[in-house]
Amino acid sequence: MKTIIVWYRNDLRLSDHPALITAVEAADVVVPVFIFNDSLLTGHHSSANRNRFLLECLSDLKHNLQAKGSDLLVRSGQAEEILVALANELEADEIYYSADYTPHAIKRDKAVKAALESAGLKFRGFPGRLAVSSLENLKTKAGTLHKVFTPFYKNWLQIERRQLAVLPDSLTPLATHIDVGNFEVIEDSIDTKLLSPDVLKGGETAARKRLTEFLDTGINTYQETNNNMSMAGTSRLSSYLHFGCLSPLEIETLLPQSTGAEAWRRQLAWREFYHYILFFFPNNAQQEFQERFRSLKWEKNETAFVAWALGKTGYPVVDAAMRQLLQEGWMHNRSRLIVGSFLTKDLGLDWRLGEQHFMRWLIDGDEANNNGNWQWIASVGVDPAPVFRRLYNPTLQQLNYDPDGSYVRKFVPELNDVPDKYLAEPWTTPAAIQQSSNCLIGRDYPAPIVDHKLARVAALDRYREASASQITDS
DNA sequence: TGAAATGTTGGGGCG
DNA sequence: ACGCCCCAACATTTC
Repeated sequence: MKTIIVWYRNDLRLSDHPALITAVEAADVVVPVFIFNDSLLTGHHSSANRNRFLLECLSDLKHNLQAKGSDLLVRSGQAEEILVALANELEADEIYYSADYTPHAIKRDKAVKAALESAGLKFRGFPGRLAVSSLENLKTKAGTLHKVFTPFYKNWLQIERRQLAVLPDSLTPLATHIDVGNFEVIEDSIDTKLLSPDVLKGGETAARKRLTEFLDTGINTYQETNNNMSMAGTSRLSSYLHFGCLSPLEIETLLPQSTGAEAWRRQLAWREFYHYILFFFPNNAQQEFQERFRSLKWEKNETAFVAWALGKTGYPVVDAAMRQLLQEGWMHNRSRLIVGSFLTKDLGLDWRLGEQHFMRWLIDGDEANNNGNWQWIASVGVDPAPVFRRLYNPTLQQLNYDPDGSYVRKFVPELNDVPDKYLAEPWTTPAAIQQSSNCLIGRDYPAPIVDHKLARVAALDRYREASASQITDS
């Protein structure tokens, strides 16, 4: 009688799950388990929206496992202790998991591996987090690591994919004496004050529903609509991908042949690129990839940071985006670029502040993607481009990507009656119109906390100075 | 009707 | 991975 434990983490699905399918093929009994560690629901990376999403994922996974005759065990505590104890209790000798490439996960899994092996247990990782099965094969022709996206992408497209993992209709039931644990207690204890009706529902079932919807209606026009912040032009699959409710490889196999689908596949490749980059350059988690920008002199301005975080900068599109994040635990991709540029260039604040804030509030907050994208918009990471090419004018961004103002008005309701003509720069509204539209600048809506024109010049100086000091130093 | 003010478009250049 | 500014040349509006 062979028993294998499948340790679930950020891979909360049944479909195309190599660790699970291999366990099912190799063992008589497979025991899926999820472990809450001490900080999962209370640490720096937790919010009400994110916690609820995770619990919905687990609840759905449990339900789907039960539908196949199995179940999901739930435990709380230190992973290595719980896995060793569980293996002893069940007489299991192997623990399978889906490999996770982020520094945090690698560190944790190393410690778990050491503990399990010293207890005589095997700890085996499987692909599934990314569409490609291994990051090791992705090198330039010269044999070096990729540091630029486009060549990486071309290479990535060519890399052979593994076969999809198909699960049988039914799984072996768990022994009846096992304590399955529960998370209803945890569910009852989460703070629900900040939840919005627009928050995505977690879980593989909801994920597949959203995927089908996107493939049926959005994918072929993706390249035309994905930048408009008020349109539902993006896939909104990021949170499902982060928690592993969907397999990126399976999605790839479902993509139609169209310009829109290729544009979306390219986005998927960015996700894999940033996992690749952080895997091979784990120091990026702390510091700028580009050495010459490690000496950047960021501003210290708590007031400005709070205004940014709460959506009170006086720039409507920035404020709408930041409020969307707090309400929905999600932000449109275009919005993320705009607020990232605003924080690092207009306010001159350290990109790590933005990285941490996003990590806390985004449901899809992912160490690799979040770090890679923040370094990208701060112009300090891989895939280099001059600073001025990632320095956005919030007014123009709003005019281009929220032309009718519906995104801004949805999240910044105090601007509701401000005429379109002034919506991108409400501080230019004539006094009489401020009166008639119930929006006095400085009373109902903030005056801009910085002058973009001046801030732009200061930002270019700040980066120039850092580059120049690097040359002098070396 | 003309001249000034205001609006639009396109290309170069930024590093 | 997906800008922006400036300026010149031309077009339109205003008084």
